[in-house]
Amino acid sequence: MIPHMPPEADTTVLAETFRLLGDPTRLRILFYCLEAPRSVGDIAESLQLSQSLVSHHLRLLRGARLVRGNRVSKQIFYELADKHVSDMLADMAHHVGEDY
Amino acid sequence: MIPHMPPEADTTVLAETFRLLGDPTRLRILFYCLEAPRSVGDIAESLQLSQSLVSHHLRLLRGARLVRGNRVSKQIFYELADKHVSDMLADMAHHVGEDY
DNA sequence: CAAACATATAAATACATATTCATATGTTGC
DNA sequence: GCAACATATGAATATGTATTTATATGTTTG
Repeated sequence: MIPHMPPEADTTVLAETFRLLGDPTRLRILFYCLEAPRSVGDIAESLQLSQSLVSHHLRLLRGARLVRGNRVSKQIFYELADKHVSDMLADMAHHVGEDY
Repeated sequence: MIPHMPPEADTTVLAETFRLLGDPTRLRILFYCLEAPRSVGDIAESLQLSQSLVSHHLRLLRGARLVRGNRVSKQIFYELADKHVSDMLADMAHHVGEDY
């Protein structure tokens, strides 16, 4: 089965997603939230990042529907938006380090 | 089975790959070469890009071992470097447009 | 409602990078 | 070796964006 090239509009959307995954800081945030929902403060402290920086990145990730946040009293816990996203990240994590 | 967070060095490598996939022009080039090996001139003409721009992008993709080129006389035909890369792109192409 | 806490936003800056234009390198046929 | 073709590279520019600093918004508790 020969794969078809997606139309230009779709490649643009896809590239936008890849672009967001293409920043080391954001990727670390995503992997950290992959294991469990994490509050902004937890992310910042655990990954040694400023609260502001984490919030900025989360906004971008939210905008692309890669993560979603649930408020629990004062804190907001972020997790990957859906199984589609988390599966993809998990796959990537598996592939890292494999020979090719 | 709970996925583990890859160490920071690995996320850096992975982010670098995602970053390269995160440019619309590069992504179009990759999808075009996914169907068949393509010469630089073919890519430039088909995707309406300058020869120089295509060459620049191919250099980056080569550097990350996402594509490889085979010279056939004057032309150089580029294809995805391995099944791992092409599978990932094909998967992504499938997922584009799906609900989530 | 005020104070304390958690998160978000705005502006500024520094840095990265996509694209263009010009030129160089490499390959083939005469 | 020279001309024609195909690809690669270098420098310059313009645009994008990650990070910081400072401040604002929202939430709970007394």
